[in-house]
Amino acid sequence: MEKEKPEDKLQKKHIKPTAMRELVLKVLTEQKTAISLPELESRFERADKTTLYRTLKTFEKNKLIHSIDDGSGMVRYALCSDSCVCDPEDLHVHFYCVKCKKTYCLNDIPVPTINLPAGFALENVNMVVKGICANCSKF
Amino acid sequence: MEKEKPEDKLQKKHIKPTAMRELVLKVLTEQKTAISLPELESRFERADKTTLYRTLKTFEKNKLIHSIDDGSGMVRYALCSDSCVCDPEDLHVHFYCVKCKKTYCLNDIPVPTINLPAGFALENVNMVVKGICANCSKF
DNA sequence: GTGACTTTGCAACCGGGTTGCATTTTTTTG
DNA sequence: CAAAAAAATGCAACCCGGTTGCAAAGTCAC
Repeated sequence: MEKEKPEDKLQKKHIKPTAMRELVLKVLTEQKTAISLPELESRFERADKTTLYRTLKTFEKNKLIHSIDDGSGMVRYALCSDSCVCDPEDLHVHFYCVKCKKTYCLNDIPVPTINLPAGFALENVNMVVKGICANCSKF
Repeated sequence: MEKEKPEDKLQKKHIKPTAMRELVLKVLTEQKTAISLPELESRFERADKTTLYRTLKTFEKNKLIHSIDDGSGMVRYALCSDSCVCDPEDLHVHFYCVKCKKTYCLNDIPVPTINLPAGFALENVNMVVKGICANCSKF
């Protein structure tokens, strides 16, 4: 698998590659778990909350990242996998560790199909498992 | 099925039946969908947010109601069914209507079992389906 | 370079949630 | 029943994530 340049990754999603955006993408790429806006903010010495906020929104709109509501009170964001189309059929389960408070994308675990009552139309599913992650259960 | 008096319902869960608590319980009982703190507040002419807040907390701690994070940005609460023990095995799916913004407890639909990766310990699952409810899809 | 458009930064606001504390109400106890 | 202790309530204020308005800086096309 050859390394893709950050600019290309942005271009591919029709996002103009500014300096800030490349920096944010870098953080997101290095990140193993989903990140919230305040967390992202703390990763920079000096960066404006609004800019980061709008950057995330732009990324999300262009399907570069997806948002996760893990029930922690903050929305978190994670890079979409290459195949991710952010459609209901494509959804994966998320895991929130109550100890380290990190949110993992369980990309390999699809959200099970649900048979809704008559008249209910499905649009999206949010499935978050809470517990202790592999890292934290070592101790 | 014989009607249970509200005081009894509170007593049974070891909650002291005050006037406020009975009123809140009444609203929750009449409510077909899960309710948020601001919504609950608007159901009373004059009631203090803090009191309602603490009432809900008390109810939740004593397993009279359960909380739902439906991704709307507000935590919602709904009465537990009689058999509800608020345990992982007992969890049901919730449905959030993006049109009327109501949250339904799909008590009949259990949350599917998830096989977590090695080392991950399950504690709780939050599964919210978003879409259009039966009522809204009529129009 | 000039003008149109986009991005960024600052300040301020919004709203749900939460806490501290004084007051009222209920319960305990003598 | 009265006094003391405990619990519940009401008010004010705060916290914090999210969001918007607006002006300044940067980018692009011509």
